Amino acid sequence: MKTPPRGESKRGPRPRQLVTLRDIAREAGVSASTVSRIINGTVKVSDERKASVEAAIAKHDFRPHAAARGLALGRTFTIGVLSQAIDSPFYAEGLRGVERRLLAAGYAALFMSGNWNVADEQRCMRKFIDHGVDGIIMFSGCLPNAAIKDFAKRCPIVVTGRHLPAPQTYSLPIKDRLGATLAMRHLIGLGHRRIAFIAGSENHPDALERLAGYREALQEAHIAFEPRLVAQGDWQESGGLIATTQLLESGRTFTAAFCVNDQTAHGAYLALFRAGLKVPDDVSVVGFDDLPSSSYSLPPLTSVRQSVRVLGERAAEAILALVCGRRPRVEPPPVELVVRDSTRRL
Amino acid sequence: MKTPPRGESKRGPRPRQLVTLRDIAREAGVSASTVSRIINGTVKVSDERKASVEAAIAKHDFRPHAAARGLALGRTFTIGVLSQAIDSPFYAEGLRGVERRLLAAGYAALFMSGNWNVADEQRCMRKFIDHGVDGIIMFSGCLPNAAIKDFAKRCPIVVTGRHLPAPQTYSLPIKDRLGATLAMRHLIGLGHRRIAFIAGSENHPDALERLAGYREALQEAHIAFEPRLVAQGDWQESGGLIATTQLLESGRTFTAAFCVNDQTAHGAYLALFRAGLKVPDDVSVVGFDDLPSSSYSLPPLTSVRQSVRVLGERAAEAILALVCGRRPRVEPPPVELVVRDSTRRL
DNA sequence: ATGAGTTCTGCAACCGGTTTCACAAGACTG
DNA sequence: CAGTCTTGTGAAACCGGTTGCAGAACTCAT
Repeated sequence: MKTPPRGESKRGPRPRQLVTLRDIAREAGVSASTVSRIINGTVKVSDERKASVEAAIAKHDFRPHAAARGLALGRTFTIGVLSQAIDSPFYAEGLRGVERRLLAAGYAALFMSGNWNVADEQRCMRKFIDHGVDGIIMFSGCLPNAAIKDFAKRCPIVVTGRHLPAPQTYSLPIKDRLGATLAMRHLIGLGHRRIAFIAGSENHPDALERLAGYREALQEAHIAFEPRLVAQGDWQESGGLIATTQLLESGRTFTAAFCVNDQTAHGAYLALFRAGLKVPDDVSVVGFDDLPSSSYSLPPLTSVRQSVRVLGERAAEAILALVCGRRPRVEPPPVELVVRDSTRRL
Repeated sequence: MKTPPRGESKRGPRPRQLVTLRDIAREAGVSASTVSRIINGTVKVSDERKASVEAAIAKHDFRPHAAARGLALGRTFTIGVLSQAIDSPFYAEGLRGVERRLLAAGYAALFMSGNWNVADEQRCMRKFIDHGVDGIIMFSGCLPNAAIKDFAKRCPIVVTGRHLPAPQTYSLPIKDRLGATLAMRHLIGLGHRRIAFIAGSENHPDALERLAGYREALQEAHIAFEPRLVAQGDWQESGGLIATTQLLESGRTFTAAFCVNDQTAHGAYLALFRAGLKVPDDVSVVGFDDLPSSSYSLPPLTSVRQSVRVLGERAAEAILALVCGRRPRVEPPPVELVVRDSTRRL
């Protein structure tokens, strides 16, 4: 008598599911457990009941309540995906790959952008945890490894663009250095010796690795490294434009430019265009990432390709494996040079 | 005696939350209700208890279980966002806008791609419902209005690019026709009379509206509409390339081309480039959408701008209003022409 | 016909927060 | 100083699926 029998008290303003599993059970004249078993196919149920339950489900277009199921199952079938900016063509392609694989496996993706800064990334990661994702995919961010390991205690994490051995974690490194040497060997093979490098943002690991590849290839060909042929960009078109413009205005001469990524190359294109220089007649240009738009730039851009889409697909496969307690067995996609019309023999 | 007292039976392999609200309650020497009230700030709690509870929360870095809370609250703080392709530069910008506003309001976004086909869109919508989203934002898809109204019975929907008055629904139309006439008046004002139109995919409502605007502007200037100056594209670079190439090869002459969107214009650029024609010296080109990359094309592209990013932000505001039971009060962003270097006086 | 071995099925106990309600204790009235 | 009005708090009933366990029903040998 301490509490009145439930049902008497007035309902709060809380939204409720129209039709519940128990409603279906009542209508079909079976127990709730049976309905659940039919929906999930966990154990065999007599054809007769199955039919009547399925009829009731169809009649009301019943869909199990996601949160309730998530609570009971302990999983939400949701994966958090952290990129730096959802509207960056580079990450967008990766997200696309992730989306495809996850969807096929019945998972949905929660996308958030880290905006190239630690605080935002941290915030996104907490949000993911708070939303109860089953796993997280990180596209190479700037979060320190220690922080990642810490998050990995709460849910499995796949990270691209770095090597991070830790429990509940899997990494898919990007072959920056190899890609950069491919690009450089191509230019050097065409007879270029004064090759500018339009760099990415300072201290960014991928940017540094690509610079290292640039230097490695120079050394390999016995060409002296000239620091003044390296200009600082920011991975974006604007950075490539400014860096290349400054390089040109400073009077430095070069016959080719290797850009840290395609967006930078597009900026460089505009700088050269404004200076009245033609690609590839006056300057050869090579990019990195092979964005879809690069085959439509004028002229179509020669670029290093390590398919980000495939990288995304592999990352998705890896996280699905981790979520299911299996050890992932996937490799980062291969690196190759796609030669188009922006490079020519000197 | 029918069932053994709980706790005896062995635990299943089901994953469990490390620390629950009741653990915190026990540790702080209060009841679960009190902890919940402190976390949500729903009612005042004595400072003393508050402190000890907060200490316990901090000690274990406790985070409430999302599914449990979602079940009790009846909301998941998740919004489904349907676009056609997450890696399309057009939609990506919209998604970015959505993401910003939602994040600020404590919501997360579930993104899915409809791939320009009804079946996939339908599938995505069902997935959203199954995941228990609190609302859905649709970027102009091909789902029939009736289907949308049907989904709107289950959760509020904001749709861009169409006009759809229905309960639990809000629409943000895109001013296709107005934008198209702006572009055309600009070209006509520069003295162009033979203006090609590189269209979008057949039957697409936005494509048709833009075509209508093209015709309207011609009529306004007393220029006869010539069907053979209209070529069918597909909203993508490839379609623009093919359509423009065919137009050129068929010997049709034109001094300007209005493209249904910027991606199509980029394809047209390449076709003109290959044909040895220069923009804008030989042909003036105008696009639609003003993608970020269009200011870096060669030459920078004149385009109609109705900020998709802002459209996304407004859509997010609208869905938040609907979710909270308020009537949205937002307008689609304004349309304007951004003149760059791809058009010139005849 | 009887006992053992299979299926199926339902009850009730979870999953982990939120919230109603009752009640105790303290703050005000008159 | 009794009587009403706050306040703060905990017990227990939700939210809506899932699942371990026990027992019913139905097989098949013996």
